[in-house]
Amino acid sequence: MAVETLSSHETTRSKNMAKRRETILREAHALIADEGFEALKIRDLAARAGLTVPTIYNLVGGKNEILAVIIEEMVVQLRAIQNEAKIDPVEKSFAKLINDLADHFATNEAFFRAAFIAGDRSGLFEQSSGEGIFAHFVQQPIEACSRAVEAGLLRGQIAPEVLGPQIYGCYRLARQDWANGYFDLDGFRKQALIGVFLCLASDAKPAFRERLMSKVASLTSG
Amino acid sequence: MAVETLSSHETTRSKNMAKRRETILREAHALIADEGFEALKIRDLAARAGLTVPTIYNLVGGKNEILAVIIEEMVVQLRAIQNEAKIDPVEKSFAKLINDLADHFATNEAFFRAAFIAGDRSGLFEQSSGEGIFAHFVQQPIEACSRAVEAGLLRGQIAPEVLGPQIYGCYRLARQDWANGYFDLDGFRKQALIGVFLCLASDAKPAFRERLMSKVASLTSG
DNA sequence: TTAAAATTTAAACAGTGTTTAATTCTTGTG
DNA sequence: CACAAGAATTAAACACTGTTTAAATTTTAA
Repeated sequence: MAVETLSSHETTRSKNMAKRRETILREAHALIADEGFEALKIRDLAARAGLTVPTIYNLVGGKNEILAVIIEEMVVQLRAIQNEAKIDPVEKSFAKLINDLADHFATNEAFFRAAFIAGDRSGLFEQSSGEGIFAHFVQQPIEACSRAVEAGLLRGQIAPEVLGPQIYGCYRLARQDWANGYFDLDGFRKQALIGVFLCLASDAKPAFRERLMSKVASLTSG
Repeated sequence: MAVETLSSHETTRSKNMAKRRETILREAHALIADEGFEALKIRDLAARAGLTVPTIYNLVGGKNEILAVIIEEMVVQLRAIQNEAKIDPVEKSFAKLINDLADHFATNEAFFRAAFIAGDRSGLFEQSSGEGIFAHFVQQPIEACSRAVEAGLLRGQIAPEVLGPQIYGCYRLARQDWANGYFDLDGFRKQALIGVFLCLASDAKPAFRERLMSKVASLTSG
């Protein structure tokens, strides 16, 4: 359960603890990036951080707690990226989100790959930040579809509550396939974009549909 | 590496070994169905089968080999189901495949859930039967899309090599979400069908598109 | 019947995550 | 400034994995 009050008095002790905690998490981060999340072994982590095993248990917690902290950090970042994409016009919103995500992953591809695999397997995504990030992240495509209907781009024949999750599924799957090494980050970008554009096309009005088709065409040729 | 020649002479010894091997695999199957694939522990399995640990190593192999055998069996079944769906007319082909899969999973839902999770996590799907089942299973939707173009249902504006994997992705994701417990088998059926129909709709000619829309509508209402 | 070959077994090995009890250090007080 | 109380750290062990080794048992074939 880690330590309760980390610095209520700012003593040298609490400052040292905070610093050590940071070291632990930083090294865990690096270890995962270097060798994958299955290589995160408490003894190795302790050695790398220049500490002993029980100290890690005291300052952060067991393996699951360590992963939970790291994944929670990542979820916060993802959320920020998603919020930025929200402001754009509907049509560009999805593309911006996917490109921003890809750029973000590129800053430390090995780590993000490992972290997503860890999150998926441990169920930590569903536990982080309340009701799970899926339930949260799917809201944006739903809203974007609603706006697209109002903007006259989509027919509205398919309810946004149906089309939105479908779109979200497209980049969720692309993200998984990238994390599992089936393709690289550029493959992720392409796969996610194609999926989203096809979903939109299924309910698009003719003019919008043509725009989507040409986007798909340029993605599949290049 | 298991045993090499299992019954070249049909001796009582080789028959006993074959019977014991069957017992091991049957109990492994049951154990996974009962408690999930993470509960597959060699000692437990040995106790359940009335044997000792090294016997399992001799007759089947380590944990990975046991899983590999079980998953390979499953892949063979999945392939048979897919082959049956191939014969139907294009439009019904996808629906038949998804319904047949759902029916098959229903015969032992707990086991198939666990087996899919095991297959996904261990990478065993990619190793089984040559180049991996994904590369194989994706061929059918590609061919189905080609036929749909020829039949005048799809415009062909999107290459079957693009649309097919997208369709396959829809039920792959639905299958994963079902295996991870996000919804039940009926949810799988619905989610997979909606995904496939929307993908088709993105390239469908007007008349076909309307048929797809009404199918989606009936799926989302009921 | 019996010796050779193969299978099965009990026991140990190696590597995990985690916890316990003793040691060391920091803190606030007399 | 010394020192007792409290907290953090440590070394060592525990419990549980998958896996392997060497001895005992069983089966086979001469």
